[in-house]
Amino acid sequence: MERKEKPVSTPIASVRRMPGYLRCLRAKREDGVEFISSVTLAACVGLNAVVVKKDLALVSGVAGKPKIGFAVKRLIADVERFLGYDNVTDAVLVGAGQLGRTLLSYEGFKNYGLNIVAAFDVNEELIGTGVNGKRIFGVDKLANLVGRMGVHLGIITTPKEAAQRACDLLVGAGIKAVWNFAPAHIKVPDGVVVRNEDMAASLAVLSNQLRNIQINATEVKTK
Amino acid sequence: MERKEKPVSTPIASVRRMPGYLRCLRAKREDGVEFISSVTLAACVGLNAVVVKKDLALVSGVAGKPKIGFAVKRLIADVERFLGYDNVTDAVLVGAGQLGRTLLSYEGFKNYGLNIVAAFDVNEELIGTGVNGKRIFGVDKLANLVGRMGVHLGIITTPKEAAQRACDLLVGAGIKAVWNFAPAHIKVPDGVVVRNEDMAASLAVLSNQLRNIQINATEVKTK
DNA sequence: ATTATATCGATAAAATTATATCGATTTGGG
DNA sequence: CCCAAATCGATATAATTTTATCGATATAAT
Repeated sequence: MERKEKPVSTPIASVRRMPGYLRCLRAKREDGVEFISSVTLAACVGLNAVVVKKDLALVSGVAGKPKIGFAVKRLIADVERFLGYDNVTDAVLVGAGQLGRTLLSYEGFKNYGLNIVAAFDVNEELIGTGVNGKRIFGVDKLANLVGRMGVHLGIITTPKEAAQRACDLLVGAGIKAVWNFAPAHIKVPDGVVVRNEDMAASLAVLSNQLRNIQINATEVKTK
Repeated sequence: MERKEKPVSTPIASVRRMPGYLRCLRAKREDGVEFISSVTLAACVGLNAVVVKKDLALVSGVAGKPKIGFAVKRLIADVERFLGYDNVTDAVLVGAGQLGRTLLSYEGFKNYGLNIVAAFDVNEELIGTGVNGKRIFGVDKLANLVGRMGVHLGIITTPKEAAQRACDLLVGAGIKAVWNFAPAHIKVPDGVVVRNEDMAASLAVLSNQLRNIQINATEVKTK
């Protein structure tokens, strides 16, 4: 029978999980594993097997074989294509403070299809320097470079006070997607997407869960 | 009438949004604003007003006044109490590489009720040094310090190869909550919670949305 | 060749989360 | 004092996401 037709839009939750699958699959490939079942992959990434199966159905044109599973190499290629890693996304970064420089020097992004081509800052002392082979320019150079190189993704690592200004600058230069690490809500016009890397939000969830654990532990003790 | 009784467990999505409300509320307080409506707050954080109302109902014992809204100062206190910011959570950090040192030097955590008390690493060159007044110890000192200080939260900023080892070390020392920045899935025993700060996942969503935008733009053009 | 089993894809059910709508209430202006 | 406007809390509806279950199928063992 035909494979069921794919949903019109990919669930965001599925997209979020893809890099995790990829990490696990790449590790298996390194170990020489040729086939992997959805159950094994689920255990590897710590998820329910049904979720994994559904997600794989989104990316993989080929069906898994019963009793065997999926061909690891083929699956890696499918996930990478699905995530667009086959053609690298260029990005610029605004705010070359400590966090900005940390991202600039992070080598792992190339495994996720991202290439930061340059950074920008207002601090005269930083302008002209570089990190990890990536140069830091004054913000006045941003529009030109972004336009000339056709960059579509911008990363904001400024203090929160400067985040909206940085965003406006990026959008004005033609950026269509913004990855915001500053702890601030930023507004963008239609046709531009924002993703906030909100560490405070993660921390809040974790603290909350920690508190629940501790409350439960206390209740059991006193019971 | 009585306020509706709260749900048995707080929705995770609500917890995630709380720090955003807090940021906005604190900013309003700085500006001397005394009352704020759910509609205004929603606009400030970029969310639907109904979501905001529901979330506020979770934290606030007092009802908002029609036509006026909520008292900002009281609401801040309520959200802070809800998130447990009234008593600071101590944490230790394992892996004092560039990312680890960036977190150590980030002053913003104190606004979110977090205090990193010490860091640990295996690199002899880092041991004995410090960042931002926080000392870096050898990992052999971890269990003792964690036990003695009663720390319950551990932050992992090691390379991915060392993440599971770091986690085991933390859990062995009595840590109950792990905030993992390494790009790896880590396993913990029951009674311990993990939260992965997975930048690759965020990036994947953003890239996906960017691609959708570009596809739509192309379709419109060619239509 | 036959059979037991692991795994698949699909469908159905449940849980979670988001959005829309509505009457009730309080304030501030006429 | 009374009415219009804004906002509240609550309920109902919709969308999304997760989990459970089932028949089908290919492999490996007998």
